[in-house]
Amino acid sequence: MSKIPKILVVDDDPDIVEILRYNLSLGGYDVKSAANGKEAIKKAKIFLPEIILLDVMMPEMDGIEACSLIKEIPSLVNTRIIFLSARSEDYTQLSAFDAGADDYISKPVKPKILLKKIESIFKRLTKKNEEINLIDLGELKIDRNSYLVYLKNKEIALPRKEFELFYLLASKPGKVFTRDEIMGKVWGSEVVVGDRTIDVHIRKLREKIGDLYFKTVKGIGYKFNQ
Amino acid sequence: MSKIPKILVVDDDPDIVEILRYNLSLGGYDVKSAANGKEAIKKAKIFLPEIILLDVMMPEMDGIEACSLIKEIPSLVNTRIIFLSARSEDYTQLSAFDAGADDYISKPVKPKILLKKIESIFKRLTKKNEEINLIDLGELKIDRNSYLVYLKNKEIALPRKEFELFYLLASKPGKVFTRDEIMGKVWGSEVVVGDRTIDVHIRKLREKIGDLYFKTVKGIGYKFNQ
DNA sequence: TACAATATTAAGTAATTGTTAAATGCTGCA
DNA sequence: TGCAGCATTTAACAATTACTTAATATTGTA
Repeated sequence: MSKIPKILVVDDDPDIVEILRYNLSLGGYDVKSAANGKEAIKKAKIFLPEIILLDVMMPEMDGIEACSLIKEIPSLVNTRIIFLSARSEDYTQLSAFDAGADDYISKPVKPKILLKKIESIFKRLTKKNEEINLIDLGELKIDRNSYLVYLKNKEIALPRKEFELFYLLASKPGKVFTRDEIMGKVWGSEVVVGDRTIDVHIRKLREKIGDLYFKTVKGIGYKFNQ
Repeated sequence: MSKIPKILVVDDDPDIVEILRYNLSLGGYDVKSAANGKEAIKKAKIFLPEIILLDVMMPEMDGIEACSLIKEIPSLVNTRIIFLSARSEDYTQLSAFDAGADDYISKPVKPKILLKKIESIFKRLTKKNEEINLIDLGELKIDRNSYLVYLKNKEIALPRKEFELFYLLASKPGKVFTRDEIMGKVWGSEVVVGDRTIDVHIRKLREKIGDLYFKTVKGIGYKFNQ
């Protein structure tokens, strides 16, 4: 994952939100916030964070319920949830983990501990994705296991060459791949095909995935943009 | 088991059903309910839950009788039944276990205890399935010991090669197995057979199990879809 | 502007998989 | 042992899908 990790902070206390936001921003994360469970779900669907910090006690919808609902959302299956709670009572922790929480931090939150935990979760996430051959770009997921692409919850099946090309480009968002590089990695160095073949495949991807993801760099090659 | 565990709650008291449903849903389970024994059996056949929570005292058909009947249904042999009862009298518990109950909880039900029990049952189930070489996908069960497949209550016998192929694909639903992988694991790496052999076996499986379970990924291989 | 690179289409070609029937292989039992 | 019956493989061909090309249009940039 070569993008800035996103974290959604959910707490009804604006002071706590600010403390967390400050520390996480310093840690290099892209932080957004919500004040209750309902708002959290709405924002999470759009923001697609890798991690959600969720307060247990909140008005409208508590953290446990929000967590359960979030775990149901397909585009957020890989999102980890960390609960925050003033009370470190057994009961709360139990329900939290049952609801699908991935970790638990007691208030008051110590920034150092928080950052350590988050860092370790990201490491685990990255490692897991590499193991299962998944490129996870939030609204776009490319799964080499099933040879499927998920775009905003929509499942898209791609033919082999298109998939390989897409996987290559998306493996390094922003990097320009030369035509030679693409030729070598997707077609193999022995194969000889005409000049327009790559263009046609790019075109198919643009049709299926979206025009603005694929940028032509004239004279050089192509790159994938998130 | 890579799916959401299913639980059927059976009680004639709507309040109790709701309490249980709420707690189990938070626990991440897929919950459905029935108000009496008859309804329970009907729904269980379709829903194919891993666990049934069964009230002992019910109108129409009591829990004990329902339990006995459920235990007779082939597609529900692996379903565990937990009895719920207001009375913790010896007599009731005895008949319950005679009827094939797997556990017993006295009312009022404490959510924490309930969830713990259910969790431990699921753990046991999963472990047992692994031990006895059973892939349990709900409406589809694949039993390596008897070389039998159970599809929606129907028993299907498969010849060795077809069975091995099916077992391999179903061991990782969604994953695409390349032809090489299939060849190596089902036929063995030394064996050399023609190109169309795998196709023919897939075709037989499609005939016997169902077309839509087997997806061709052209240029790569095949995958099993639930 | 001019020209080289890329985009776009549709159509042609190649590659892969599906289907069928028949041939072959295997196993248990009389 | 031989044979019946099922399992497995093969072979030939059909169908499908992926891939490439060719012809033409468009774009970006020196």
